[in-house]
Amino acid sequence: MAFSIKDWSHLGRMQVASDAVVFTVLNNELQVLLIKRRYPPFKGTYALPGGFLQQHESPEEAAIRELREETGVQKLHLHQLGAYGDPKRDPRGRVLSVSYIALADHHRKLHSTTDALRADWFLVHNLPKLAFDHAKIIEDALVHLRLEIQTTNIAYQILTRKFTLSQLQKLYELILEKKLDKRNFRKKIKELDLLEETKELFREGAHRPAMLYRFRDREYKPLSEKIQAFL
Amino acid sequence: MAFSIKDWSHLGRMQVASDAVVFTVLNNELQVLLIKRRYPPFKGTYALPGGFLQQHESPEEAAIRELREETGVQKLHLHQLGAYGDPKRDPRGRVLSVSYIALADHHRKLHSTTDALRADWFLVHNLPKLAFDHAKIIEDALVHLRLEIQTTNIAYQILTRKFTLSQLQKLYELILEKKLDKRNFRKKIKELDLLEETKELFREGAHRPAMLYRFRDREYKPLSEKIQAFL
DNA sequence: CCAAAAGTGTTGGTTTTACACCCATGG
DNA sequence: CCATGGGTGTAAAACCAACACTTTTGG
Repeated sequence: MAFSIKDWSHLGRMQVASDAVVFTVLNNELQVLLIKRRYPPFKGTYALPGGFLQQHESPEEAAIRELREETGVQKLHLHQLGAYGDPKRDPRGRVLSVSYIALADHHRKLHSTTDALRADWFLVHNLPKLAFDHAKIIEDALVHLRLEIQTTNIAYQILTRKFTLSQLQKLYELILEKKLDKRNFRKKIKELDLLEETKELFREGAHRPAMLYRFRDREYKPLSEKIQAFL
Repeated sequence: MAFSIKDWSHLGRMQVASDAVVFTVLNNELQVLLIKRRYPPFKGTYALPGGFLQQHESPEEAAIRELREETGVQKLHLHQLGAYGDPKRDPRGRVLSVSYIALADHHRKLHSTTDALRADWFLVHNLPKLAFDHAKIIEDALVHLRLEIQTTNIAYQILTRKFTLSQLQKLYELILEKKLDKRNFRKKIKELDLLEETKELFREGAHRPAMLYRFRDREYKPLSEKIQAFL
């Protein structure tokens, strides 16, 4: 073969990492999962969970592994957001990051580990100072998320298995950052035919109990043709 | 600094490349720009223009440079499509590709160069066998393009500076792969307020001449709020 | 005068929005 | 019995889809 490893020597040394932007709803707020870095660069600063690819890993596999290692969170569905390749984004040298988005329900237990001092949820609109270009990545992830929530059924990934329509509506309102009309919301959701009633009721507080629903399918699907579910 | 270059040695060697999917309309068909590879791997096979990043280049800069070097095409606006990082996608070893989409008007002159035997336009729906995972990349690019043409003003990048409404409609029909109603199309386009009349007429053939239009702004913009311009 | 593409409005159906009251519960 | 969130329908407005004929030209 005319090309071999050594022919690449004139090219810049480069490493590839994966990062994950994991959103949840906790305390009625949209939150994002961050770790406090144990090692330089940016030691002590918060950052997205992520790290370098190992020899035989795809970027997605690396993101899944790093998530598990650094935060204990696993079994999430990741969607690629894009590649971040500015030559100056990492002070160590050339590191390109492939970033992913995921949604988690807030019952996920977080644990700290070797690479991270701690893993915690942060309010999307009140983030600490972040390492690298991670603030920009989260910003992009939010835009992406707003599109996805309206064109796919990803909401199932963030809610518990059974939920009330009010909880679902609240999720949409948090992500879209706008109030939705209760009756119109319910009409639309029911037309989409994604949900089914459980026959159970959810009781809490001094008011009428709410019907619990579940997603018919707990796997990623685009919503059929109807591009815009809510505006 | 606790981490330095040498600490990366346990990680897989990896190289990063950029590829560009350039679309145009030529002979009333949607076409893609491909090069015939001069060197292995896949010597003699068609592939997307692209190549390895140099030391201080961002992936976008590399894509622009490779496009110019391999095809002579320049001054295009690129939009990132995503990263392709399957460990097996390149027989030489680990090569991650960051892929970009661009539109070109068909007057661009193509020239062949050192790395490529030739650069040519190919019908999107009649492509030759392609190197690497480039067939998949083009497929993804088409989906992306269909979304972009409906939510942004990128059409300006593919048409000549002045054009008729019929030419514009044809462009949408080719990308969306469906016929559009002439009157509805014109109504919508005029509402979007992206175009202005030149006072010139375009004459060709034995029929009434058409008014020539131009885009008010020749820079990338999302269409305001109205997510779906055509269905 | 013929063929060919340019140009132009209206209507019916569908979708979206705005809006207000009764219900069931716990305390 | 009261405060709280759950649950429900309708009417007006906006939007979308379907549709046909006249105009201008070159040959």
